[in-house]
Amino acid sequence: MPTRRTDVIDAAMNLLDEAGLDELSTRRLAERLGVRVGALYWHLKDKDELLAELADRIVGECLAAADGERGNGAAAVEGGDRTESGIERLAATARALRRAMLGHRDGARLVAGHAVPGPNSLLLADRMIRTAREAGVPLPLAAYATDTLISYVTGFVLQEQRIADRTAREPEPGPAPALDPARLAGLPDLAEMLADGPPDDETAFTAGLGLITAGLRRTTSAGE
Amino acid sequence: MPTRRTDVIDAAMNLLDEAGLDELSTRRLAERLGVRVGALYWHLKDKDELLAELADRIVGECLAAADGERGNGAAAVEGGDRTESGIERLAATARALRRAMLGHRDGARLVAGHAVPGPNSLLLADRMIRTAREAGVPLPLAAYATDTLISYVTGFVLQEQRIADRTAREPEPGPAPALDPARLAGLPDLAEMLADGPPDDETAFTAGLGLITAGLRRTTSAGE
DNA sequence: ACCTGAACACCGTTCAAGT
DNA sequence: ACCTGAACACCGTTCAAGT
Repeated sequence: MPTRRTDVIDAAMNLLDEAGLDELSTRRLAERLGVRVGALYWHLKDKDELLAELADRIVGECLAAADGERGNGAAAVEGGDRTESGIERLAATARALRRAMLGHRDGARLVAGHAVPGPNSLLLADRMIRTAREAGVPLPLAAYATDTLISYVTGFVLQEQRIADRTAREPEPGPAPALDPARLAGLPDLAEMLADGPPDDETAFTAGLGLITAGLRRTTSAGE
Repeated sequence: MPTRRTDVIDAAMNLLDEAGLDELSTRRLAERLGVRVGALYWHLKDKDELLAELADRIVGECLAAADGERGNGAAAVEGGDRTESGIERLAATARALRRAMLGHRDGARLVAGHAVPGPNSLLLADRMIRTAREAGVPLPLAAYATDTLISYVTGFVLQEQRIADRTAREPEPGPAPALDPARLAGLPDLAEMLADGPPDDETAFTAGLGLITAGLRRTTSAGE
């Protein structure tokens, strides 16, 4: 039976996860589909369109995750401090975006790397702005905060995946390249920080997210 | 006279600014140096090493800019609220990093895109951690805040340069692709935000930076 | 509608050999 | 020390022609 567009994208996603973005070539993809390279161009305008589709799927997984959470009745759905739980919902979306990106090799590079935002990216932005407003953040700021969170998450995961996802080619399972101690000469503060190993990604991400949400609370409820 | 390593890197930086990262090929670079492709490999291990060098130069420009500012005697050097001006110095460094990235085509993509941090990246991190500590932020948080700021700036400029730098090939000087209004159907909050044109990058960046620094102040001086 | 065959214009990298 | 010539193993994309 013939290949459909979604088959091509599915196969591309698998290839991405197995081999990484740098190894995702049209020829390898065609081979995996049992087809010649040229055939791909019947389904796709060009490679960029394919990558944009993959990127938007990843963002879509973040939206789906958020919808899933809505099912589990959280403790305080009604009443209580609406502001607190509202900003917490915004933070939860940011965490979901990170999880979605981490769920695919080079996920952040893929999402960050394409010009036109896909439908899911627009949906995510719209939702986050709405969530912020519901939490009591007025309009221009609600959008800026959304932008800030997305930039932060993207930048963070980009860094997070840089080492792990790109070099995971060779079979040497060495724990981590760490950082040559010799390079820390003359960098006392950085050295002190890295003294007991590199900080945990989870902790660092949570800390940054905490800073942004704290700033948002402070900026919003000026009187308090 | 023979080509030196720095000549190669200089030429690569020029080519980057004129043509963008996607057009920066070893063959084009060799042509520009009046040399055959293979000759480059006497000066460089591979293309990745070249890109890492470019990235670290860009970060270096940010450090130089900060040093320059130190010359201009700021209002309150001594005494006064050390905490306030201290965190402001951290924000100034973040702004300088953005300026340095914006100073080169695809600057953010280049800086974000390479695994091992160069010497200037390490220097920047060390300085920012120290600045935060001098502003009264205790150690683990000082490092997390630095990380947060760098992730934010990178993510932000990546987005900022996505449209402008990559498509600036065709001579159609159309103002901006904007966003197809039809795509905003069902996205009321996003539509409302974009009602009077896309928000200014400068304002958006400042707002995000303000959120992070406000959060840092709030988290640091817990008692106040 | 979906694919092949074959070509085009590119890549990054290596390496013997030249000077 | 620095470079040429030539090759190798790849790319993304196009397009007539087939079924």
